Amino acid sequence: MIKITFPDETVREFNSGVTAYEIAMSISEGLARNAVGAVVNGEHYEINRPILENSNVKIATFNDDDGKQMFWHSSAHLMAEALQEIYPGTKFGIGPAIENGFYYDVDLPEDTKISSEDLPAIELKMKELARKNSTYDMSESSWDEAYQYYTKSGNEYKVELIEGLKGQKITFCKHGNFTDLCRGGHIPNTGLIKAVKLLSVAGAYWRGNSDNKMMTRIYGITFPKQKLLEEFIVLREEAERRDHRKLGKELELYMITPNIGGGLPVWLPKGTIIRRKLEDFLKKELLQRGYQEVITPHIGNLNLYKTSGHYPYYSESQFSPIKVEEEEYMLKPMNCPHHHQIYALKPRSYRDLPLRLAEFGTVYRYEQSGELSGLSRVRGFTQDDAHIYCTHEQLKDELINAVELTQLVFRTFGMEVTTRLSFRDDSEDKYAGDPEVWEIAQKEIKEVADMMGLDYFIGLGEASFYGPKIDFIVRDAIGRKWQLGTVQVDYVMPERFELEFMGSDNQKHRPVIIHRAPFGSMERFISILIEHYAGNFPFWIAPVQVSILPIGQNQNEYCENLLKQLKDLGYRAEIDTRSEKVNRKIAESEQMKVPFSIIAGQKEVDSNTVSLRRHGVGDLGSKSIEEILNMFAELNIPGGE
RNA sequence: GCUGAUGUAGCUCAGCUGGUAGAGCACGUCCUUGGUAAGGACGAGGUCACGGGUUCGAGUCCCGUCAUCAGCUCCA
Repeated sequence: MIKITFPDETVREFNSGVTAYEIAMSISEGLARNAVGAVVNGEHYEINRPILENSNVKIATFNDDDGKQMFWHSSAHLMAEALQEIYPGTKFGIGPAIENGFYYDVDLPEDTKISSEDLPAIELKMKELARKNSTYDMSESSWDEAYQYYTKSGNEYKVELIEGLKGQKITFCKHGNFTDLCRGGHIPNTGLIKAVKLLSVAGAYWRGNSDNKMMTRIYGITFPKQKLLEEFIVLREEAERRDHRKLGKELELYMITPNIGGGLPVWLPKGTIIRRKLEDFLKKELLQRGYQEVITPHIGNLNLYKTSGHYPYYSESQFSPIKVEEEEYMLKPMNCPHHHQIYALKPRSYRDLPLRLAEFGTVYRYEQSGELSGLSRVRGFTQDDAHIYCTHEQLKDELINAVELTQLVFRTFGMEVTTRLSFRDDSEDKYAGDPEVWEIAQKEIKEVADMMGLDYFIGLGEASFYGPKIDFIVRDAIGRKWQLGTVQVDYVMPERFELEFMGSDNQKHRPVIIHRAPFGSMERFISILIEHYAGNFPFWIAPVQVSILPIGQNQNEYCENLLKQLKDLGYRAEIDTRSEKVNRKIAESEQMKVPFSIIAGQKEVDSNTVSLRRHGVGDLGSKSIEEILNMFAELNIPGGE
């Protein structure tokens, strides 16, 4: 007998060799029917795989993540089988489940190309194979056998994978006429896959290394019910409607034109209002938190970046230096060295610290052409940058303050973020500075994160070359992850720039630098903001044009009255010019009711307004003056008076 | 940078296997109008991304460049 522990901690005894299916049956027939697999001690098990030892067991259905992973991983196998039938001679790489679906990396026979037009045919074949109800059967072989098998069949990819498993038993999975090297974790049979949608086809380097051959990656998703697929498609379409590139164009927030340059966004009047609003919001916070604003040039002497070490590290992704007589200048790819020069301006005392220098600094990085994307990834962007120069004793407090500020930003906009502690990995040439100091810096970051109760994960290899950081990551409408806010600890630059302060002991010391940017990049942040609100911004960020229909006989009086009162409240409000025409006309013919528009929602300080009327965002229907005034009175304006 | 796809009026797009461009919305003028993306008439708008090539003839086929999109790689 073995002891099986369930997720709710209950323990029951079963005969050794019991399968997850039998366990599920013993709980309920429905569970057994819905079970697609099991999680046994954290490992994905087929439902009919014998369990031999005391184990923690969770029955997996499509409703939980493990079940989905098994379902989609099995679907990847099914797609491979279909590909093998349609394109004989295809070599298979790896085919894992991902967050939404699965992919398979394949090396197609020579002269064969797959484009999105070919996907429906593959889908059909998959459905046809699925209907055969083939079981997924696992089998074992020795390492040598497996190695021989793939060497003979000429699949260098599987050979490479097997080489990485040297000395271990190799498992295969077979269904229908398809056998694949596989660790396991499949659904019982192909018949469970009822709905299939292949999403896209793209290139992907073998093992994610750009030196390797590029394989063809086919993405897909499957469901046990057609209805689930339909829901998925609707969700995707809704997400696409929020895409900031689409909304940014429709709302005339920004433009990008090759006449100026790819990845160089131009802020249009309406987008500029939003951006200024965000800047004002943050500036106000910065002043309260003891930051001082500075302004530095957009270019700097190349030597500056040689000193910082950025130049050799990132020479690939920088605009070429500008040569003027004997000097070379670079468009600044970051603000740090400029701020360090401000620190180095004069002798600093411990009494001056922490020194917090802030700047909305525009930087230029020559990102790879294939990387550019709307406002998310650009070649010129503005960081809400600041560098805090402090003593080692002050470090933790300053880190906490910086993290809190970042949290305030995301809280204000109601954005969901994940927090990553970005640490270094083992590779030595990627990082500058003393590994022991790194160790200390990472420890300090972790302590701060724990002290603040942050819900974080650790990303090894995600650090900057000069130090570890805390990154705040959000998702865009289509689910892609982007780093926004960042707080970084840096012991390297103070050394390189020989920054010092005089301590109370009358000795010179090195300060520690915190690099931090709560928004990260104004461009990227706004891209997320647009999608977050689906263009329907709160009034304090972007005023909307509202159409208001006065009811009653004295519409002119109504308009005048409303305008006056809104102005008294501090809002800009005016009759829309087009409606004014209608209004005038109707006045001439002595009509009683007219539709007209006011533009409102903007405090008097700004000279422009954003019209979002076309999206119906500001369409408030018929309102009495009291209702409208109440609405504006209730506007919550973070950072406002 | 790599793989694949796309690039036609301000926007969204149509244009079959080559015979020199269309629609809806938007825009302008006029008319109509007591209702939430108002209706009608007329009008203006395009060296079909750019540059080569094949052809009697290219938006349509081929090559190159640029840009955009999906993904990979990268991201101070």
